[in-house]
Amino acid sequence: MQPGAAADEPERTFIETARRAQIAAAAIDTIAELGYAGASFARISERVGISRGLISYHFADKDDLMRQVVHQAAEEAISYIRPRVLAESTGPGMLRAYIESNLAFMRDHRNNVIAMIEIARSAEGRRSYHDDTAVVNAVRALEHALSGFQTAGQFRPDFDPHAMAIAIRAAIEAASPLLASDPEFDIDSYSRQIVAIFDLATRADDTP
Amino acid sequence: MQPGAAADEPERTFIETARRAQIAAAAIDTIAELGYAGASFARISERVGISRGLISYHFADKDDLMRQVVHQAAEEAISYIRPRVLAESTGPGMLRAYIESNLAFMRDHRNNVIAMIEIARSAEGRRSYHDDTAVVNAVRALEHALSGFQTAGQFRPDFDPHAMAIAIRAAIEAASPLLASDPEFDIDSYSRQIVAIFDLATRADDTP
DNA sequence: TAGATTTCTGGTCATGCAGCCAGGAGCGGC
DNA sequence: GCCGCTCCTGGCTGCATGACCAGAAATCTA
Repeated sequence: MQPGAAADEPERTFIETARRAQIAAAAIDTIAELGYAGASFARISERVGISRGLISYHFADKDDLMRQVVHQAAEEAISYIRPRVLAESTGPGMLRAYIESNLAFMRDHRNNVIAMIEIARSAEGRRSYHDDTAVVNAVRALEHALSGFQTAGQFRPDFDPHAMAIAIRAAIEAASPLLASDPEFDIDSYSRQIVAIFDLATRADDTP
Repeated sequence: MQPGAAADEPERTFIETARRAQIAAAAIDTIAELGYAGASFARISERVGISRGLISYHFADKDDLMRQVVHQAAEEAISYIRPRVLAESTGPGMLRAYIESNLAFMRDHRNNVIAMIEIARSAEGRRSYHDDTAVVNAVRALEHALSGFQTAGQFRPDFDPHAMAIAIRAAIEAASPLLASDPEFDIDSYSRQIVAIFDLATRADDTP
C-alpha cells in the first residue's frame, strides 16, 4: 500500500507485536508529556512497568522505536480523517471536512498528534523520518487535492496549492501547543474560524 | 518599556556586556545549525574560540543564556518589523506589511528566527520563557491590532481576532523549517501567497 | 612595582543517556 | 526430567552534558 515502507515483514511473534505496540503507546504519552528530549528509555519503560532492556530487545534502536510511534499514531489519525473527507464530494466540502476532522482528531487524541509533531521537529536536523514523515506526507496529499479541485474550477485559480497547503497545515498544527498549555483555548470554535478563513481564501469567484 | 523584564540592572562591565552579546550570538548560530539539543556549552564556546567555563562565568546557567538569546534575537526582529508596519495607515496595509516584513526578516536573518522558535519549542514543558516569549507576545500584539481595525470597520466583523492571529503567526512560522530544509522553497513567492490568503480572509464586504 | 580585581582556562564531578550483555525465568516439546 | 527457545531483567560501559572550582593570566589601581 504505502511505498517505501515495510518492504520485508520481519516475521513477528504475537507477544512481540503486542509489546511493540504497547511500548510505542507509552512512548507517545511520554513524548506528549515530557517532549522528545524527555522521552528516554528509562522514562518510557517506567510507564509500561518493564525494564529498560526490554525496549532494546524489541527495537533495534531509538530510531526504530520512533518510526513505530509515528507509524502507529499516523495510522490512527488517517483512519479517522480519511472517511470523513471522502464522504464529501465537492472541493470546498472536502477542505472543510479535512480541517474539521483534523482538529476533532486532535481534540480527542491529543497525545498522538503531539508525538508526531514533536518527533518530526526533533528529527529535523538528521536525515531520518523527515522524508516520509506523516506530517510531510500530509502537506503533499493536501496540496495534490487542492491542485486537483483548482483545475476543476472549484477553487480560485490564482493561488499556489503548495503555499496554501502549508498555511492550512500550519493553522491545524498550531492548535497542538495551545491545547496543551492554554486552558482557555476552545478548539471547536477555532475549528470553525479556520474553516471560514480558508473557505474565503480558496473560494472561486461567484460574481463574474 | 517592557513590563516584567529587567527589573533590576545587574551593573555590567563593558567587557561583560560585550561577551554576553558575543556568546549569545554564537548560541543563535549554533541553535540554528544543530537545534536546541545540539547547542551545548562546548559547541557554543568552540564557535567563539573561548573555553567552556567562560560561559558559566558570564551566565548563571543555561536558562540565563537562553533568555539573553531570545531577548537579543527579538530585539533585532522588532526593530526591523515595527517601523515597516507603522508606516502603513490602513488595517489591510498594516497586515500586509506585517506579513511581508516578518518573512523578509526571516529570509535575511534566518538564524535569529530559528533560534527563537527552537527555544520556545524546547522550553515548552517547563515554566520558563514561554509566558513572555517573543512568539507569544507576537500573537497577542497581532491579535490586538486586528481587533482594533476590526471594530473600526476595516476588517470583516465576523472573525475571531485570536484565531486569526494564531493562523497568521502559524503561516509565518511555518516558513522557518522550509527555509532550512527545502532548497526549492521560494520565500518571496510564499510571502505574496500568504498576504493574498489573509487579505481575502480578513477583507470587509465590499459589495453590500 | 606591588597588590587587588576582573577575566579566563581547563580539569573534575555528578548526572543522564542509549546500547550491550550475561544470565535468569517461564514454557513448550519430547 | 531436561533441553531449547522466547521473553525479560538489571548491571555495566562509554559518552555527552551543565555546573563547579582552583588557579593562571590579564588588567587596573595606587
